[in-house]
Amino acid sequence: MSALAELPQLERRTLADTAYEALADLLASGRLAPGDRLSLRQSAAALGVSVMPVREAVSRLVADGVLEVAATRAIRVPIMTAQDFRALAETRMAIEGMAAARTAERRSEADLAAIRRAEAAFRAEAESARPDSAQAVRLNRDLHFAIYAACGLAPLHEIIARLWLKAGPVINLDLRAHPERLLQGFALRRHAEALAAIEAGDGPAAAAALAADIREAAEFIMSRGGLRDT
Amino acid sequence: MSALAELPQLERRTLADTAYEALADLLASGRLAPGDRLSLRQSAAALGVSVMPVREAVSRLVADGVLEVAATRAIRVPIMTAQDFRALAETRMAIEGMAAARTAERRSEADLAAIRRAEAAFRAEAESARPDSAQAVRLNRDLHFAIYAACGLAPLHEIIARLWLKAGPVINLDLRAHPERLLQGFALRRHAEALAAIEAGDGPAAAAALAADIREAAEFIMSRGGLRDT
DNA sequence: GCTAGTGATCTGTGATCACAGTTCGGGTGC
DNA sequence: GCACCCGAACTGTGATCACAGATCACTAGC
Repeated sequence: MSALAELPQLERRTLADTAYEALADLLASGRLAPGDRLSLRQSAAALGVSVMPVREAVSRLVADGVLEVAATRAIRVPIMTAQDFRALAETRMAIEGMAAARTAERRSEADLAAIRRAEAAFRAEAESARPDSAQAVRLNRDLHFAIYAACGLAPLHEIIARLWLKAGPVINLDLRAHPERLLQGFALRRHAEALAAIEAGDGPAAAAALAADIREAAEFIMSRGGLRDT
Repeated sequence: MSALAELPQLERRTLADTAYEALADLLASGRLAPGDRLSLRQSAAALGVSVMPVREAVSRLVADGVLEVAATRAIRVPIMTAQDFRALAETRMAIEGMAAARTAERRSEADLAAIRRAEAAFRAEAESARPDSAQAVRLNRDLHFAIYAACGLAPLHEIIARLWLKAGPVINLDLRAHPERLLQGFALRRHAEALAAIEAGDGPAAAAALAADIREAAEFIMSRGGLRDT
């Protein structure tokens, strides 16, 4: 009988869960841009299910503020104002910086190894002859979350995941349109600083590196002027 | 025609929104305790609607981690382990402390007046001859959120609201069972410290006061031993 | 007396239908 | 030629039905 105890709990995945992930991926990767509309029936048809699971997925995304239902009942990706985006960036700097500081102060050797691998993977892609921007976005995300996962606070990790979902459409839409920012590699410097701080166990330095990384990316996007003012 | 522009956008409230608020209130006030099960059909009947709106509300609460669907497909309030609760309290100390520090550093006079009023209201209730614990819980919440609302970052405010929803069942269930903690009034001291720090514009002191308030409440509950270990 | 099984009743999940309100294109009136 | 209007096709929201699986009280079997 003890052999049965070793069977893994097989995960129960509802169609709504799958639909949520599909839509979240569309948003996080910037393929759904701010202002784009989303139809329940069309999405359901594309996913090959009825509207019910899509409806549930969308209602979660609306609760997260990643989608919104307009006054006309149309579902769309919210159009962030410059002020909204700035507040989101400041919140991310504070929270993600805090998570990085905690990681620096209590990371295990295994954590450190995972972070080193992620940093190397991103660097390799960014410095390659022909970097794939979609792949670079993924690797950048992997590196950031390798750091956050090691902070030791699961609720904090979840909060950051939600913040990324919210910022995703704006950031990655911009990146798809202007991939040259990656090539200039000024994320690379901040990543190296963060890694060094985490290796040294220097919390404040790790927080500063992450905050700088986020601030610079946000300033770059805002200087582009693609965000409305009011 | 310009007079029409001053009409307030009347909010579109779906039944699902109403159901969400009703359930959230049940959870935040501790009337739904960890481990309690929730039936969609029974809830729908109690609210006088079909299962659809309840379903949507529950799916949002599940996404927030405030409810969970067990492996047997039963919906229930998650049973937090002592470790879970400690991690949640630590996250709250960090994030709510940060919000309080921002408030101290940039609060307007109007913010300060609102916080003073909320502090006085809570104090009056806690020091009254026969304090009403439900009312005290509400006033405590009002005071905390008066502080967080003045931090200037809307996303941070939303994050804290979600954290309170998650902690609500544990904290308020305990408070309903043992209201004497309120009477000892050691929240009062922390509140006074926070108010003084915000008046003085001292960010670190405000963060410390809030963190101490949260830590002491959490330690009190954990010392009670009502939480499972693993 | 206690266990194993069995059927009625509950559960959440998904599909389908109904409805009010919105959008949009194609005409008709001027 | 242009503004208006009307209707078809769409939108999200809510109710209802269908279904597989879980629960639980109860009984048959040893």
